Amino acid sequence: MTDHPPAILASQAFQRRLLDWFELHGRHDLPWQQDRTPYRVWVSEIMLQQTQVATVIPYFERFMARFPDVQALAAASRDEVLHLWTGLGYYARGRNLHKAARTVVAEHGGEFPVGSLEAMAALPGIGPSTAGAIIAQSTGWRAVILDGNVKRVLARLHAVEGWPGRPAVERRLWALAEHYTPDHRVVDFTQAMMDLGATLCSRGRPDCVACPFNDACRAHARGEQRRFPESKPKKAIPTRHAAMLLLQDDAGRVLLEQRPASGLWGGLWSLPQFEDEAGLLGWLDQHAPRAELDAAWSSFTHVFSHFRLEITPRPARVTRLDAVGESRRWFDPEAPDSIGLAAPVKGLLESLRPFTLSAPESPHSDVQEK
DNA sequence: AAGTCGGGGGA
DNA sequence: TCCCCAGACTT
Repeated sequence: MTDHPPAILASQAFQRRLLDWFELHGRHDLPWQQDRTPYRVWVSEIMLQQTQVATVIPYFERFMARFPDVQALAAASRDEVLHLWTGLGYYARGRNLHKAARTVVAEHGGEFPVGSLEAMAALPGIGPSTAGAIIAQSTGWRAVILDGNVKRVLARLHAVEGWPGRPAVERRLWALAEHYTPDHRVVDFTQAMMDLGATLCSRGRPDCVACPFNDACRAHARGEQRRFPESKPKKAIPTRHAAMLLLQDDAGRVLLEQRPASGLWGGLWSLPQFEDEAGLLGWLDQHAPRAELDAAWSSFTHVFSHFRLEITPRPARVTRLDAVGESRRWFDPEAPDSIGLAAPVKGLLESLRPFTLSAPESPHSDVQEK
């Protein structure tokens, strides 16, 4: 047969079972579930894109403490926004968040256009699923979401073949999500779908015994729940090399360069980076011919989703460097200021600090001396 | 339609 | 180690 039969469960029956499950087993105490303003929901949804809840929570709390409303965020500098984003990844999210805040203030009078899915999705960083999530969660109006959790639940329930990254598969999943989404209790419904996918219908070890849909789930009926949704066809990822110049002046400050606004680590500060040692030496020869080179540090690898970057830090010292230029600056590792740093660079700069500085404000030190 | 963006966590 | 995760954007 070429056609899927209609829904296994009537839409209303699905909703009733899901909401009953949610009352008992769903998550009701996440930080963004309190005071569900469009602003708070929006920030949480952006942070949660491709990022798990446990990772997001501390970032969300810090962000709200510093930027309690969209006006505060719009008034902030991009550097400060990216500083609070450092370590969370996908930095375009942080840039888009900042840009969208300014758009909301400048063009929407400081209020999110939650009455219009199209207007929400027109804001940078908000796609179709996030737009639906913000509307549903902050207003309770009917809106359809399709994130990774919902995709997994629906792909299993209906045994939808194919990788969800393929447009045909995604269209099918959108249609299913549209079919099951109710007119009422949409806040709970959307949260329940995500909770079901994140906990019970998890990727690795779905707990089908406890699932309210185990009598209707086609993947479970076949004993193939682990096979859905199909995973992305894999490709070997290449390794690239980078020489990073760790140039310190006699005060111990380190020369940083700002990355181009778009692309890898866009807008973040990093070390001057070269394809190889020759490039690094050539740059030094031109910009700081009197610098004293030290031996290269041992290389380490930073892994991205589509390539590995083998980084070789090359320390050098200089007493004075003129004409630092527009997109360069000196950075004091012992008095770090609020800028966005590329993750491996942040680690390198922290390793420059002596162990015995004054006690850090947050008690998170791994290895305490003594 | 395919490629790009990242760090963390689980298995 | 490998794979994936509350996707969106660019080409």
